Amino acid sequence: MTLRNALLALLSSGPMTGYDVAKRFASSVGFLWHASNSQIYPELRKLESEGLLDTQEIPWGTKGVTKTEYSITDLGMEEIRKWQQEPMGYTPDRDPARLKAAYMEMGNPQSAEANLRDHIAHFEDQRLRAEAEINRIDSGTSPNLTRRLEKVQDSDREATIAFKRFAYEGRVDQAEAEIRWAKRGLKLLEELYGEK
Amino acid sequence: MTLRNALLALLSSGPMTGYDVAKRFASSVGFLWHASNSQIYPELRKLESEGLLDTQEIPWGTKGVTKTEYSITDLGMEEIRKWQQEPMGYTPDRDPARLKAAYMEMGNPQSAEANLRDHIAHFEDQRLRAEAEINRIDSGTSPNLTRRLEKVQDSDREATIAFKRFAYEGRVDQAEAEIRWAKRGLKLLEELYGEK
DNA sequence: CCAGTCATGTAAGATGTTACATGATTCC
DNA sequence: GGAATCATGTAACATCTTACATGACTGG
Repeated sequence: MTLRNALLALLSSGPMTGYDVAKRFASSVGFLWHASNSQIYPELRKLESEGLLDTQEIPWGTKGVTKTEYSITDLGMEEIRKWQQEPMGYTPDRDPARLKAAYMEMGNPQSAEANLRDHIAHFEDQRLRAEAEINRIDSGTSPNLTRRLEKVQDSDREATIAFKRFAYEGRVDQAEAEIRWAKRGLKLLEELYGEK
Repeated sequence: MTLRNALLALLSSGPMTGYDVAKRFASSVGFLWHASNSQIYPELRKLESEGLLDTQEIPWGTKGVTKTEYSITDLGMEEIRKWQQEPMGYTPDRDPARLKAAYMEMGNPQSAEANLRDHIAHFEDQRLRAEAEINRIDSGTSPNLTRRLEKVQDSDREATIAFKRFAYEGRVDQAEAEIRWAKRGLKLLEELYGEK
Protein backbone atom coordinates (compact mmCIF):
# COMPACT_ATOMS: atom_id res chain seq x y z
CA MET A 1 0.00 0.00 0.00
CA THR A 2 2.86 2.36 0.66
CA LEU A 3 4.54 1.88 -2.70
CA ARG A 4 1.43 3.39 -4.27
CA ASN A 5 1.74 6.42 -2.06
CA ALA A 6 5.42 6.79 -2.76
CA LEU A 7 4.71 6.66 -6.50
CA LEU A 8 1.86 9.13 -6.31
CA ALA A 9 3.89 11.47 -4.13
CA LEU A 10 6.78 11.35 -6.54
CA LEU A 11 4.59 11.93 -9.58
CA SER A 12 2.83 14.83 -7.90
CA SER A 13 5.84 16.95 -8.81
CA GLY A 14 5.22 16.38 -12.52
CA PRO A 15 4.99 13.76 -15.30
CA MET A 16 7.66 11.11 -15.65
CA THR A 17 8.39 7.87 -17.47
CA GLY A 18 8.69 4.62 -15.58
CA TYR A 19 12.39 4.81 -16.13
CA ASP A 20 12.58 8.25 -14.52
CA VAL A 21 10.56 6.98 -11.61
CA ALA A 22 12.88 4.03 -11.19
CA LYS A 23 15.86 6.37 -11.14
CA ARG A 24 14.40 8.54 -8.43
CA PHE A 25 13.75 5.40 -6.46
CA ALA A 26 17.43 4.63 -6.73
CA SER A 27 18.31 7.96 -5.11
CA SER A 28 16.19 10.65 -3.44
CA VAL A 29 12.84 8.96 -2.70
CA GLY A 30 14.71 5.71 -2.58
CA PHE A 31 16.30 6.70 0.74
CA LEU A 32 12.83 6.75 2.21
CA TRP A 33 11.23 3.93 0.27
CA HIS A 34 13.07 1.41 -1.80
CA ALA A 35 11.48 -0.34 -4.77
CA SER A 36 12.88 -2.32 -7.69
CA ASN A 37 11.91 -2.08 -11.35
CA SER A 38 9.96 -5.26 -11.14
CA GLN A 39 7.70 -3.58 -8.62
CA ILE A 40 7.58 -0.13 -10.12
CA TYR A 41 6.46 -0.83 -13.68
CA PRO A 42 3.56 -3.11 -12.82
CA GLU A 43 2.41 -0.81 -10.04
CA LEU A 44 2.37 2.19 -12.35
CA ARG A 45 0.09 0.33 -14.71
CA LYS A 46 -2.12 -0.68 -11.84
CA LEU A 47 -2.40 2.92 -10.72
CA GLU A 48 -3.33 3.91 -14.24
CA SER A 49 -6.00 1.24 -14.41
CA GLU A 50 -7.44 2.67 -11.22
CA GLY A 51 -7.53 6.16 -12.67
CA LEU A 52 -4.96 7.61 -10.30
CA LEU A 53 -2.48 8.14 -13.09
CA ASP A 54 -2.81 9.14 -16.75
CA THR A 55 -0.50 7.95 -19.49
CA GLN A 56 0.73 9.65 -22.59
CA GLU A 57 2.75 8.03 -25.33
CA ILE A 58 5.78 10.17 -26.10
CA PRO A 59 7.73 9.62 -29.32
CA TRP A 60 11.24 8.50 -28.62
CA GLY A 61 13.92 8.75 -31.27
CA THR A 62 13.37 8.76 -35.02
CA LYS A 63 11.46 5.51 -35.59
CA GLY A 64 7.92 5.17 -34.38
CA VAL A 65 9.10 4.05 -30.94
CA THR A 66 7.39 5.60 -27.95
CA LYS A 67 7.86 5.74 -24.23
CA THR A 68 5.08 6.04 -21.66
CA GLU A 69 4.87 9.10 -19.53
CA TYR A 70 2.77 8.96 -16.38
CA SER A 71 1.10 11.95 -14.81
CA ILE A 72 -1.04 12.17 -11.74
CA THR A 73 -4.80 12.72 -12.05
CA ASP A 74 -7.10 14.68 -9.75
CA LEU A 75 -8.15 11.37 -8.30
CA GLY A 76 -4.50 10.61 -7.65
CA MET A 77 -4.04 13.92 -5.87
CA GLU A 78 -7.10 13.15 -3.80
CA GLU A 79 -5.50 9.82 -2.88
CA ILE A 80 -2.42 11.61 -1.57
CA ARG A 81 -4.56 13.83 0.62
CA LYS A 82 -6.36 10.78 1.96
CA TRP A 83 -3.04 9.12 2.72
CA GLN A 84 -1.90 12.18 4.62
CA GLN A 85 -5.06 12.13 6.70
CA GLU A 86 -4.91 8.47 7.56
CA PRO A 87 -3.12 7.32 10.68
CA MET A 88 0.17 5.58 10.03
CA GLY A 89 -0.51 1.88 10.62
CA TYR A 90 2.69 0.90 12.35
CA THR A 91 3.97 -2.48 11.28
CA PRO A 92 5.23 -5.04 13.77
CA ASP A 93 8.86 -4.86 14.77
CA ARG A 94 11.41 -6.70 12.79
CA ASP A 95 14.85 -5.68 13.87
CA PRO A 96 17.61 -8.02 12.67
CA ALA A 97 20.42 -6.01 14.23
CA ARG A 98 18.98 -6.06 17.75
CA LEU A 99 17.96 -9.69 17.40
CA LYS A 100 21.47 -10.65 16.48
CA ALA A 101 22.96 -8.52 19.22
CA ALA A 102 20.74 -10.17 21.81
CA TYR A 103 22.51 -13.46 21.15
CA MET A 104 26.07 -12.33 20.52
CA GLU A 105 27.44 -14.53 23.29
CA MET A 106 26.66 -17.47 21.02
CA GLY A 107 29.16 -16.37 18.42
CA ASN A 108 32.71 -15.25 19.05
CA PRO A 109 33.85 -11.78 20.11
CA GLN A 110 35.56 -11.22 16.76
CA SER A 111 32.36 -11.71 14.80
CA ALA A 112 30.49 -9.52 17.22
CA GLU A 113 33.03 -6.78 16.75
CA ALA A 114 32.99 -7.15 12.97
CA ASN A 115 29.22 -6.92 12.93
CA LEU A 116 29.18 -3.82 15.09
CA ARG A 117 31.79 -2.16 12.92
CA ASP A 118 29.74 -3.03 9.87
CA HIS A 119 26.76 -1.51 11.57
CA ILE A 120 28.63 1.71 12.16
CA ALA A 121 29.93 1.82 8.60
CA HIS A 122 26.48 1.15 7.21
CA PHE A 123 24.84 3.94 9.17
CA GLU A 124 27.66 6.37 8.59
CA ASP A 125 26.96 5.85 4.94
CA GLN A 126 23.25 6.32 5.54
CA ARG A 127 23.87 9.52 7.43
CA LEU A 128 26.06 10.79 4.63
CA ARG A 129 23.40 10.12 2.05
CA ALA A 130 20.74 11.83 4.11
CA GLU A 131 22.98 14.82 4.70
CA ALA A 132 23.75 15.01 1.01
CA GLU A 133 20.04 15.08 0.30
CA ILE A 134 19.59 17.84 2.84
CA ASN A 135 22.30 19.80 1.10
CA ARG A 136 20.54 19.33 -2.21
CA ILE A 137 17.34 20.60 -0.63
CA ASP A 138 19.08 23.66 0.82
CA SER A 139 20.99 24.50 -2.32
CA GLY A 140 18.05 24.00 -4.64
CA THR A 141 19.74 21.22 -6.58
CA SER A 142 17.18 18.54 -5.88
CA PRO A 143 15.59 18.04 -9.31
CA ASN A 144 12.32 16.83 -7.92
CA LEU A 145 11.94 19.51 -5.32
CA THR A 146 12.82 22.28 -7.76
CA ARG A 147 10.23 20.98 -10.16
CA ARG A 148 7.65 20.77 -7.43
CA LEU A 149 8.29 24.30 -6.20
CA GLU A 150 7.53 25.68 -9.65
CA LYS A 151 3.92 24.62 -9.41
CA VAL A 152 3.35 25.44 -5.78
CA GLN A 153 1.81 28.65 -4.45
CA ASP A 154 4.21 30.93 -2.64
CA SER A 155 2.34 30.30 0.60
CA ASP A 156 3.17 26.58 0.45
CA ARG A 157 6.75 27.03 -0.62
CA GLU A 158 8.26 27.21 2.81
CA ALA A 159 6.35 24.21 4.13
CA THR A 160 7.17 22.12 1.06
CA ILE A 161 10.85 22.65 1.65
CA ALA A 162 10.65 22.35 5.43
CA PHE A 163 8.88 18.98 5.43
CA LYS A 164 11.31 17.45 3.02
CA ARG A 165 14.17 18.66 5.12
CA PHE A 166 12.44 17.40 8.24
CA ALA A 167 12.09 13.92 6.74
CA TYR A 168 15.76 13.59 5.89
CA GLU A 169 16.75 15.04 9.23
CA GLY A 170 14.86 12.14 10.72
CA ARG A 171 17.03 9.79 8.73
CA VAL A 172 20.11 11.50 10.09
CA ASP A 173 18.76 11.14 13.64
CA GLN A 174 18.13 7.45 13.14
CA ALA A 175 21.57 6.88 11.68
CA GLU A 176 23.20 8.69 14.58
CA ALA A 177 21.26 6.69 17.13
CA GLU A 178 22.41 3.49 15.43
CA ILE A 179 26.01 4.63 15.44
CA ARG A 180 25.93 5.57 19.11
CA TRP A 181 24.39 2.23 19.96
CA ALA A 182 26.95 0.22 18.03
CA LYS A 183 29.78 2.21 19.59
CA ARG A 184 28.45 1.40 23.03
CA GLY A 185 28.45 -2.20 21.86
CA LEU A 186 32.13 -2.02 21.00
CA LYS A 187 32.84 -0.63 24.42
CA LEU A 188 30.86 -3.45 25.95
CA LEU A 189 32.93 -6.00 24.05
CA GLU A 190 36.07 -4.43 25.48
CA GLU A 191 34.72 -4.64 28.98
CA LEU A 192 33.65 -8.24 28.59
CA TYR A 193 36.56 -9.67 26.69
CA GLY A 194 39.31 -7.50 27.96
CA GLU A 195 42.01 -5.22 26.72
CA LYS A 196 43.63 -7.19 23.96
CA MET B 1 15.81 -16.30 6.76
CA THR B 2 15.73 -14.33 9.99
CA LEU B 3 12.65 -16.02 11.39
CA ARG B 4 14.65 -19.26 11.44
CA ASN B 5 17.36 -17.59 13.45
CA ALA B 6 14.90 -16.06 15.85
CA LEU B 7 13.32 -19.47 16.39
CA LEU B 8 16.63 -21.22 16.87
CA ALA B 9 17.86 -18.53 19.23
CA LEU B 10 14.70 -18.78 21.29
CA LEU B 11 14.83 -22.55 21.44
CA SER B 12 18.49 -22.51 22.42
CA SER B 13 17.34 -21.72 25.95
CA GLY B 14 15.46 -25.00 26.17
CA PRO B 15 12.64 -27.12 24.70
CA MET B 16 9.25 -25.60 24.03
CA THR B 17 5.98 -26.31 22.28
CA GLY B 18 4.89 -24.27 19.28
CA TYR B 19 2.40 -22.59 21.53
CA ASP B 20 5.11 -21.52 23.96
CA VAL B 21 7.16 -20.22 21.08
CA ALA B 22 4.22 -18.24 19.78
CA LYS B 23 3.74 -16.70 23.21
CA ARG B 24 7.33 -15.57 23.47
CA PHE B 25 6.94 -14.06 20.04
CA ALA B 26 4.06 -12.05 21.41
CA SER B 27 6.28 -10.57 24.12
CA SER B 28 10.04 -10.72 24.74
CA VAL B 29 11.53 -11.91 21.44
CA GLY B 30 8.54 -10.40 19.74
CA PHE B 31 9.85 -6.90 20.47
CA LEU B 32 12.84 -7.71 18.30
CA TRP B 33 11.19 -9.92 15.71
CA HIS B 34 7.48 -10.30 15.19
CA ALA B 35 5.93 -13.44 13.75
CA SER B 36 2.39 -14.77 13.69
CA ASN B 37 1.22 -18.31 14.39
CA SER B 38 0.70 -18.96 10.72
CA GLN B 39 4.40 -18.42 10.22
CA ILE B 40 5.69 -20.05 13.37
CA TYR B 41 4.12 -23.49 13.20
CA PRO B 42 5.08 -24.27 9.60
CA GLU B 43 8.58 -22.91 10.11
CA LEU B 44 9.13 -25.10 13.16
CA ARG B 45 8.25 -28.16 11.12
CA LYS B 46 10.55 -27.02 8.37
CA LEU B 47 13.40 -26.63 10.82
CA GLU B 48 12.71 -30.11 12.11
CA SER B 49 12.74 -31.53 8.60
CA GLU B 50 16.16 -29.94 8.14
CA GLY B 51 17.46 -31.51 11.32
CA LEU B 52 17.93 -28.24 13.18
CA LEU B 53 15.21 -29.12 15.66
CA ASP B 54 14.09 -32.36 17.29
CA THR B 55 10.52 -33.11 18.30
CA GLN B 56 9.10 -35.05 21.14
CA GLU B 57 5.47 -35.92 21.65
CA ILE B 58 4.42 -34.99 25.17
CA PRO B 59 1.19 -36.38 26.61
CA TRP B 60 -1.26 -33.67 27.36
CA GLY B 61 -4.24 -34.26 29.64
CA THR B 62 -5.86 -37.56 30.43
CA LYS B 63 -6.88 -38.82 26.97
CA GLY B 64 -4.22 -39.87 24.53
CA VAL B 65 -3.77 -36.31 23.30
CA THR B 66 -0.23 -35.07 22.83
CA LYS B 67 1.54 -31.82 22.16
CA THR B 68 4.76 -31.41 20.23
CA GLU B 69 7.82 -30.14 22.01
CA TYR B 70 10.68 -28.81 19.95
CA SER B 71 14.28 -28.82 21.08
CA ILE B 72 17.36 -27.59 19.31
CA THR B 73 19.88 -30.07 17.89
CA ASP B 74 23.65 -29.74 17.66
CA LEU B 75 23.15 -28.85 14.03
CA GLY B 76 20.76 -26.13 15.12
CA MET B 77 23.33 -24.77 17.56
CA GLU B 78 25.88 -24.76 14.78
CA GLU B 79 23.44 -22.78 12.66
CA ILE B 80 23.21 -20.10 15.35
CA ARG B 81 26.98 -19.80 15.45
CA LYS B 82 27.05 -19.45 11.67
CA TRP B 83 24.41 -16.76 11.84
CA GLN B 84 26.45 -14.85 14.39
CA GLN B 85 29.49 -15.00 12.17
CA GLU B 86 27.73 -13.85 9.01
CA PRO B 87 27.56 -10.17 8.18
CA MET B 88 24.17 -8.61 8.64
CA GLY B 89 22.76 -8.15 5.14
CA TYR B 90 21.09 -4.80 5.53
CA THR B 91 17.77 -4.59 3.77
CA PRO B 92 16.80 -1.59 1.68
CA ASP B 93 15.15 1.30 3.43
CA ARG B 94 11.44 1.37 3.81
CA ASP B 95 10.44 4.13 6.13
CA PRO B 96 6.73 4.98 5.99
CA ALA B 97 6.95 7.67 8.66
CA ARG B 98 9.64 9.69 6.92
CA LEU B 99 7.99 9.18 3.54
CA LYS B 100 4.74 10.57 4.84
CA ALA B 101 6.49 13.43 6.61
CA ALA B 102 8.26 14.41 3.41
CA TYR B 103 4.89 15.23 1.84
CA MET B 104 3.00 16.66 4.78
CA GLU B 105 2.28 19.91 2.97
CA MET B 106 -0.11 17.92 0.80
CA GLY B 107 -2.39 17.15 3.71
CA ASN B 108 -3.64 19.61 6.29
CA PRO B 109 -1.80 20.77 9.39
CA GLN B 110 -4.29 19.01 11.65
CA SER B 111 -3.58 15.62 10.12
CA ALA B 112 0.12 16.29 10.26
CA GLU B 113 -0.13 17.08 13.92
CA ALA B 114 -2.27 14.06 14.64
CA ASN B 115 0.20 11.82 12.87
CA LEU B 116 3.15 13.22 14.76
CA ARG B 117 1.35 12.81 18.07
CA ASP B 118 0.54 9.23 17.11
CA HIS B 119 4.17 8.74 16.33
CA ILE B 120 5.17 9.99 19.76
CA ALA B 121 2.58 7.84 21.50
CA HIS B 122 3.63 4.78 19.52
CA PHE B 123 7.27 5.14 20.40
CA GLU B 124 6.62 6.06 23.99
CA ASP B 125 4.86 2.76 24.21
CA GLN B 126 7.77 1.04 22.50
CA ARG B 127 10.21 2.62 24.89
CA LEU B 128 8.11 1.50 27.81
CA ARG B 129 8.05 -2.07 26.59
CA ALA B 130 11.79 -2.10 26.03
CA GLU B 131 12.41 -0.62 29.46
CA ALA B 132 10.11 -3.19 31.02
CA GLU B 133 12.11 -5.91 29.33
CA ILE B 134 15.33 -4.39 30.65
CA ASN B 135 13.84 -4.43 34.12
CA ARG B 136 12.95 -8.09 33.73
CA ILE B 137 16.52 -8.78 32.68
CA ASP B 138 17.95 -6.91 35.64
CA SER B 139 15.61 -8.40 38.19
CA GLY B 140 15.94 -11.94 36.89
CA THR B 141 12.26 -12.25 36.04
CA SER B 142 12.68 -12.90 32.34
CA PRO B 143 11.61 -16.54 32.05
CA ASN B 144 13.68 -17.21 28.99
CA LEU B 145 16.82 -15.60 30.25
CA THR B 146 16.59 -17.34 33.62
CA ARG B 147 16.20 -20.66 31.88
CA ARG B 148 19.13 -19.92 29.64
CA LEU B 149 21.41 -18.92 32.48
CA GLU B 150 20.89 -22.28 34.15
CA LYS B 151 22.66 -24.06 31.34
CA VAL B 152 25.38 -21.53 30.72
CA GLN B 153 28.88 -21.67 32.16
CA ASP B 154 29.66 -19.04 34.77
CA SER B 155 32.16 -17.45 32.40
CA ASP B 156 29.41 -16.71 29.84
CA ARG B 157 26.88 -15.54 32.36
CA GLU B 158 27.84 -11.92 32.35
CA ALA B 159 27.98 -11.67 28.56
CA THR B 160 24.66 -13.45 28.14
CA ILE B 161 22.96 -10.90 30.32
CA ALA B 162 24.89 -7.95 28.94
CA PHE B 163 24.05 -8.63 25.29
CA LYS B 164 20.39 -9.02 25.97
CA ARG B 165 20.40 -5.78 27.86
CA PHE B 166 22.36 -4.13 25.09
CA ALA B 167 19.79 -5.19 22.49
CA TYR B 168 16.86 -3.73 24.38
CA GLU B 169 18.82 -0.59 25.15
CA GLY B 170 19.10 -0.19 21.42
CA ARG B 171 15.33 -0.31 21.17
CA VAL B 172 15.11 2.41 23.80
CA ASP B 173 17.59 4.52 21.84
CA GLN B 174 15.60 4.13 18.67
CA ALA B 175 12.35 5.00 20.38
CA GLU B 176 13.88 8.10 21.91
CA ALA B 177 15.27 9.24 18.59
CA GLU B 178 11.81 8.86 17.07
CA ILE B 179 10.20 10.82 19.86
CA ARG B 180 12.71 13.66 19.58
CA TRP B 181 12.18 13.79 15.84
CA ALA B 182 8.41 13.91 16.07
CA LYS B 183 8.60 16.63 18.73
CA ARG B 184 10.75 18.71 16.45
CA GLY B 185 8.05 18.12 13.85
CA LEU B 186 5.41 19.54 16.14
CA LYS B 187 7.55 22.59 16.72
CA LEU B 188 7.95 22.96 12.97
CA LEU B 189 4.17 22.88 12.51
CA GLU B 190 3.86 25.69 15.04
CA GLU B 191 6.40 27.76 13.20
CA LEU B 192 4.78 27.17 9.84
CA TYR B 193 1.13 27.46 10.72
CA GLY B 194 1.28 29.88 13.53
CA GLU B 195 0.36 30.22 17.14
CA LYS B 196 -3.22 29.16 17.29
C1' DC C 1 30.33 0.82 -34.34
C1' DC C 2 30.36 0.32 -29.56
C1' DA C 3 29.63 1.50 -24.78
C1' DG C 4 26.49 3.59 -21.86
C1' DT C 5 22.07 4.84 -20.92
C1' DC C 6 17.11 4.62 -21.78
C1' DA C 7 13.19 1.83 -21.70
C1' DT C 8 10.35 -1.98 -20.07
C1' DG C 9 9.42 -5.71 -18.19
C1' DT C 10 8.50 -11.47 -16.85
C1' DA C 11 8.85 -15.51 -13.80
C1' DA C 12 9.70 -17.96 -9.77
C1' DG C 13 10.08 -17.96 -5.22
C1' DA C 14 10.40 -16.17 -0.41
C1' DT C 15 8.19 -13.81 3.15
C1' DG C 16 4.49 -11.89 5.62
C1' DT C 17 -0.63 -10.61 6.55
C1' DT C 18 -5.42 -11.51 7.44
C1' DA C 19 -9.08 -14.09 8.14
C1' DC C 20 -10.76 -18.17 9.42
C1' DA C 21 -11.01 -22.74 11.78
C1' DT C 22 -11.14 -26.34 15.36
C1' DG C 23 -11.02 -28.70 19.47
C1' DA C 24 -8.97 -30.15 24.05
C1' DT C 25 -7.87 -28.88 28.79
C1' DT C 26 -8.00 -26.60 33.09
C1' DC C 27 -9.72 -24.09 36.71
C1' DC C 28 -13.32 -21.97 39.14
C1' DG D 1 -20.99 -25.82 33.06
C1' DG D 2 -18.45 -22.07 31.07
C1' DA D 3 -14.53 -18.98 30.37
C1' DA D 4 -9.81 -18.75 29.73
C1' DT D 5 -6.03 -20.79 28.03
C1' DC D 6 -3.56 -24.37 25.46
C1' DA D 7 -2.74 -26.30 21.10
C1' DT D 8 -2.34 -26.23 16.08
C1' DG D 9 -2.95 -24.90 12.08
C1' DT D 10 -5.02 -23.75 6.58
C1' DA D 11 -6.08 -20.69 2.68
C1' DA D 12 -5.92 -16.73 0.14
C1' DC D 13 -3.70 -12.87 -0.71
C1' DA D 14 -0.25 -9.06 -0.74
C1' DT D 15 4.38 -7.76 -0.99
C1' DC D 16 9.11 -8.02 -2.10
C1' DT D 17 13.43 -10.27 -3.92
C1' DT D 18 16.29 -12.29 -7.39
C1' DA D 19 17.41 -13.62 -11.59
C1' DC D 20 16.80 -13.12 -16.13
C1' DA D 21 15.53 -10.86 -20.61
C1' DT D 22 15.30 -7.68 -24.54
C1' DG D 23 16.03 -4.08 -27.49
C1' DA D 24 16.30 0.88 -28.95
C1' DC D 25 18.74 5.19 -28.68
C1' DT D 26 22.76 8.51 -28.09
C1' DG D 27 27.25 10.31 -28.15
C1' DG D 28 31.90 9.76 -29.07
